Amino acid sequence: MKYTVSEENYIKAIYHLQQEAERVNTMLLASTLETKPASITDMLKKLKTKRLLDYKPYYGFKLSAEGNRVALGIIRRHRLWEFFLAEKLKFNWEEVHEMAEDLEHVSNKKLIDKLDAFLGYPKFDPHGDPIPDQDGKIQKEEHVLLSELKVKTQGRVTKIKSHSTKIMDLIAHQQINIGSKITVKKVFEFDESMEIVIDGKTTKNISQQLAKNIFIGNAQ
Amino acid sequence: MKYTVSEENYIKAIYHLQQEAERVNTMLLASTLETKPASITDMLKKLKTKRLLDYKPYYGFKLSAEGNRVALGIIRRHRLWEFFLAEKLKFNWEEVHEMAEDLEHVSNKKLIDKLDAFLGYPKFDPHGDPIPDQDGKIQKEEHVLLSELKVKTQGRVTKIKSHSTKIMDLIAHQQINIGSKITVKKVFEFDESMEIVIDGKTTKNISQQLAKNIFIGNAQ
DNA sequence: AATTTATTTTAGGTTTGTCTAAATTTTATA
DNA sequence: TATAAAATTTAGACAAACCTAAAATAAATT
Repeated sequence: MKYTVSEENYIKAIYHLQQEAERVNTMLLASTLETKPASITDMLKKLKTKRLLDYKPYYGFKLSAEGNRVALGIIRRHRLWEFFLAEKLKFNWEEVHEMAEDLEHVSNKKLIDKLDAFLGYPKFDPHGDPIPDQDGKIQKEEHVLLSELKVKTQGRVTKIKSHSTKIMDLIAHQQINIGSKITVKKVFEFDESMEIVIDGKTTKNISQQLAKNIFIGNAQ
Repeated sequence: MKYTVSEENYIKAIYHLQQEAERVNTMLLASTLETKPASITDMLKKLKTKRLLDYKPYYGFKLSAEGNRVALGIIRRHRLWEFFLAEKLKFNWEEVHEMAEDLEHVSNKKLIDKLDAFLGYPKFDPHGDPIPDQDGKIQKEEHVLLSELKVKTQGRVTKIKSHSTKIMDLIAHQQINIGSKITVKKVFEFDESMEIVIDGKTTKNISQQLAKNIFIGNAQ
């Protein structure tokens, strides 16, 4: 089954919101997709008739099993392209997301599977998010927030919580990358800011707010 | 300026038709795009207001200088993706065209220029068609039909005239590829069929009809 | 040159995905 | 629990890109 760009964007948005909150509502979806609630209702009805969504008017909605499957396919495409852009075309990993938003809708299965092979079947994208395989299987991420690490412990950056430009800007400036090895040197009680060493070389001070957006974990 | 997928498909089709015949008409465009003449007229008016087309009702139309520039951008994207699919993802060069039809509409300039660099600034796509550079410049092709080669002369396959599946099927079977070195061993007067050697190894007999669809030239 | 035929355009309709404004239903609050 | 507020849906409209049928124009033929 093929879906329109718009349908795919709705499915993907619902999927992502469901990872945070079990029940997603019209208002929330409208604000993330930057459309009006009336437009959401229209699309919900359409997705329901296509059996991608369990939906009862006024009672809320969530993706059906099939909807989930479709969402994982879109996310697979998105993250494989992100990986390609960062790894092969040498884009900074802050700039790949937007381009992947377009590429993800090119959905020829053979193309995506060959791309996957070409990239060496990567398990995580440049942001540290897991890439679903051909069957939609995702390798579980196990990570803690940098803010929760104790002094003298260390680990690798696997993921950044938010991809907002404000955060990406600061993180790039601090030279923190996915894969960077981070050692916590000190935590200051006053503001919970920390002194860290990146890749055994550079020493930096970062705020608690920032540390709460950096995941340390098992990805690679 | 950004254009819709539909606008781009019209611009591209007009460009290609203009390479063959100086004046393109509504009927011809309708049949190549598999739409109705009335739909063509609608789009012609739209492209005219966007200054991509010189168009006088009933008098015909052709791409403006700007329309040509846009067309070359689309063709550049299409052929770079074709090259990527064949060269990096190892698709047979017969199957890349269709996928490139989707990818060509992803038009982020920085992405395309980085892709170009990644591929090593190729001048010709897997079909032997020239790839416009960033400024829309095309390297001129100089080639002759294999059917016109004399006995004992040789050259490299640079392009296949038609991309119909019937021809592609035969060409693939005969193991003739873009870049193959071909030496003409004999030409039989009876039916103008020829005996050729491919890459100094395999000897094959091919019909005149086939030889008239294979270009030998300067590409590479 | 008049008439037939072919081409092109116009007029008006459809679907997709959006919108605004109004109506309905649910949730929160006094 | 009655009422106010918030969320959701419905109704009706619009632009893009297509369609069919009819009208207008150009080209071909007798």
